[in-house]
Amino acid sequence: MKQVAALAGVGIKTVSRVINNENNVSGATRARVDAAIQQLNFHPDINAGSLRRADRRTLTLGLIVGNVANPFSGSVNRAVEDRAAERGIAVLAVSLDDDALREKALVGALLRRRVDALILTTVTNNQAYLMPEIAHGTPFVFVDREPVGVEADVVVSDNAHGASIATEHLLSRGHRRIAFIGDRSDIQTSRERRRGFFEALGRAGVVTDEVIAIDGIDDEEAARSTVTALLDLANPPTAIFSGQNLITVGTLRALRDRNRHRSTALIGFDDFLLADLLDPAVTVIAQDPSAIGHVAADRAFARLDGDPGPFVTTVIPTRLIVRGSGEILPE
Amino acid sequence: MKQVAALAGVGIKTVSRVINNENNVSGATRARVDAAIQQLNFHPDINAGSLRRADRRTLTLGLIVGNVANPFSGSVNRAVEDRAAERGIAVLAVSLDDDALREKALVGALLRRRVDALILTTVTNNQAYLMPEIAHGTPFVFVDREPVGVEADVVVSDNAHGASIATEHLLSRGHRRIAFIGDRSDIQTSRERRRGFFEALGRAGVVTDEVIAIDGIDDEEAARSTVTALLDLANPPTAIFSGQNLITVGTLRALRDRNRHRSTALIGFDDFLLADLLDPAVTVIAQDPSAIGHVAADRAFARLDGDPGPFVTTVIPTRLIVRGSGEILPE
DNA sequence: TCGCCTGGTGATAACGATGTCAGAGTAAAG
DNA sequence: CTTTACTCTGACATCGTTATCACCAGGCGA
Repeated sequence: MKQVAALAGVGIKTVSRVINNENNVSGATRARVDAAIQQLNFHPDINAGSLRRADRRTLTLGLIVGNVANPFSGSVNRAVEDRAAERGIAVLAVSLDDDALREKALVGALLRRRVDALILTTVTNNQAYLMPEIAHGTPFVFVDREPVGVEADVVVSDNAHGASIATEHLLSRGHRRIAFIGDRSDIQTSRERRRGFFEALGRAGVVTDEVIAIDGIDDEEAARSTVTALLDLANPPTAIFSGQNLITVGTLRALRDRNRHRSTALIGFDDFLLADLLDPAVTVIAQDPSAIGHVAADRAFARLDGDPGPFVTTVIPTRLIVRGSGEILPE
Repeated sequence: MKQVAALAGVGIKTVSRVINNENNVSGATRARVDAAIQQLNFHPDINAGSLRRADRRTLTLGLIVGNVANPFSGSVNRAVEDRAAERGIAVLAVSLDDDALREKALVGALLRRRVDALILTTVTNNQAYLMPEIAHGTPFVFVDREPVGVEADVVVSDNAHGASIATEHLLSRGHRRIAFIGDRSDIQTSRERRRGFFEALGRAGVVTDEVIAIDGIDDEEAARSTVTALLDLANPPTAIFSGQNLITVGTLRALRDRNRHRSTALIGFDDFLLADLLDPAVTVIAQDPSAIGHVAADRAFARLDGDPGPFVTTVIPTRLIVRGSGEILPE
């Protein structure tokens, strides 16, 4: 910036004024400075600026998602990016990998970079360790999973309700021997979906000893072998409710392995690409990751804009998409 | 940091030494400082540090991908993140949306944040505007698409070769009336795939007036309607080679709409989830986005570590995955 | 004893920007 | 002609950190 000032024959403060589009710079001066900026190909240093600026904004947002490579996280990431881009804010997105140690390391790394706000998915069993940061004023918005041990803004899917809808759908088709295959029970959404499943059974007065519920399945291969084993039982389930995407895919493979895909009902939690082109097309409880990202970003920016209101928990509705697999009747 | 120094009863330089694990700090002093850091919940400001540090590193990498929400970009992003995380470097990933104006804005935004290196996908027809930045020393690595007008490190898929393989595969099954459906011709990969298609035809001595080649299809719906129109011709193609993922999906839908999915051969460029569970399973030319990301990050870090060698272009091989749809014979 | 290391430490300048403030110039009002 | 007000401008301190350098104390060889 000093170079630009020298070349334009002005003080550095005037260059700063031009860059930040402040008032009280004559047209002629502005033109000279702009020319010098062009000529030197000058890019102001945002970090240096934020150091001195009164609001200390870095124009950077932190985002912790499950895994930037998975479609759900990707959609959330994109939605946040869209809202952020409108304000000239960049997004530092990192992958949690459902690893509690990593969570703390990632939060630290983002805090050291002085992100203006943090939108995060967590996997520690308690987020009280964030209390000093939240108290300090950095906006935190929890997405996908509700926090434990701290108060903050939250944006989550309607997990339990979605699971109930799916379960009721299967029950209404006459299924009683239903299997729920869920992710690790230390993951909050996983517990919620399981809860929704059992609550629906309870409301329907179904005897639960016909029901199978398996937890802790966190990859496709585990799901495949687990479901295969279920299908090989003397009295296999007539319907399967899968608690998560990878599990759904593993289940699909297991059903095909045993050629039971046209005779076993299946509903998956979370929609996926091409679910409608499979045979049978897969009935799902769809989440709205885009809405989650948009709302979370809106909350974060509202806080940055000074919203002093109490913390808000937004529940994004899920919806049942009927496609065929969930409408298969018990034999 | 001043507060920490005061609490520990040392100078700020000593705090800095402890944080950066430098020598010449006695054990007792180190312990006192660590305690003060804990007590105050202090996080050093990386940006302030990088301002003064001799190497000026921000520990941040810029990444421009097509769209963080799409699976290809997501995999590249994740691969870059993995390499970066090993070094404590965070990734600012942004979406290009195949918009040339946006490209320049994004590059500017990342440069203003003083990213240590930039890994980027481009869509402008010439990247000479980056010459001053590259000359200035910031490592640039172009991924997915080769740059025009500048020399730099490059990591791309073997687009033309992959397209040739696909085309030869169809020719060897006896297809002559083959349709190529491609993305916008201002996209380098799209042109390369088209080139590979025609080169394979040329080598085989196929009369190209039987061949249909359509460009400029950049979403699923356009692909669907385009292919539907082709299928409605008096003399429809017996095989389709789709130049890109969204086009493949649109094509799948069109084929089903006309109930031609079991009688028209299809090969798609780029693999996708569940391609193997469709009926027929979809034969593809698979790219390796993870390898692209890893290699690109490795190049960037090699440059940051001082590698003075000439620019390197790495071509990541594609491979044909035979699944069924590409092996359908002409009627 | 004297000098010379060497390990441990802090005062201070500096990185590139912005906030504060004061000053110069000019136009309008009295 | 003076006063007032307003526009335009730059000098300088400052943000949180690291680089430089000076300094002190203690050990050791001459």
